[in-house]
Amino acid sequence: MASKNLPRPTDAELEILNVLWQRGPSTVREVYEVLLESKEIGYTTVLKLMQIMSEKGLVSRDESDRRHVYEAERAQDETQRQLLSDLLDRAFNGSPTKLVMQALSSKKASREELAEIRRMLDELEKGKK
Amino acid sequence: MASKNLPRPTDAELEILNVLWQRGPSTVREVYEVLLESKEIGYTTVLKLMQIMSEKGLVSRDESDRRHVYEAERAQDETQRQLLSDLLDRAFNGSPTKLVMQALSSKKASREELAEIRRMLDELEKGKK
DNA sequence: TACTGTCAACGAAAATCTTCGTAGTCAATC
DNA sequence: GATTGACTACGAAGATTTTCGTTGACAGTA
Repeated sequence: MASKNLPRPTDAELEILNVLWQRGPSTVREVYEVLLESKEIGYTTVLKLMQIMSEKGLVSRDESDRRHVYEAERAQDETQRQLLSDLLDRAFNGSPTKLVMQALSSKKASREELAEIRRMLDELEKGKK
Repeated sequence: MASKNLPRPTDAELEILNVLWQRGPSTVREVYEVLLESKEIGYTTVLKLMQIMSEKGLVSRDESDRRHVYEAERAQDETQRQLLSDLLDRAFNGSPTKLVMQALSSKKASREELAEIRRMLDELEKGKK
């Protein structure tokens, strides 16, 4: 079975994961190219980070080709939930309601988005019946 | 006016802020006592952290008494929004809806809590009219 | 075969975060 | 005024995170 207890990715690691989730399995150079568009960073910096992430288990590595291909080990959804759960404990006393309320109040969601959230609420309440 | 760009508190700093928000202005020893209940930590460690937080502007310090009294500089609500906004950018591509949906799906809120969120949605939609 | 470009590995430096030991200050008490 | 206890300041060590320079391996090409 897959080992579960992956560490919380750091800021720099999360930037790399974002690229991997967007592109799918990628080489270091490909990730590097994408990151270059939004920030200044060295190739070896990205390489080192991805090697560390591989050691941590955050990504898996296919070494069959000389250009190693990296892939996120945990899906974006799972990681998002991990980060939220973590933030919940650290800053919201474990109250998901408070978190959701703050998220809703601070950021403006469009009417359609609000409707979508409302549908989700309906689903949840149905599940509680 | 109050300076605004406070840094994102680290994990250890957030633990201290949680105590300050709960207790109100407190001395190092008071914070230390509370933290001791849930984890092993040295007095000087807490002191040093609070000194650093004071330098960063995360807390203010009243030195009139020999026992310096520390107070959170930013309210809990504001900090929560800061952390959420940060997480939003780093892990949710800036989509608050996705964040809220994940928060709702992963953690079970009670029926009353769901109702509360629904009321908040009503408010928001009213505002959009 | 020698040259050139691309790649991963390694090590190390810099920055930040977390921890605490030691020293010095001050106030109350003996 | 000497001792004791509570407090802050200082400095430093260890851990983690972020950065990148250098090296060596390899593959294609002149």
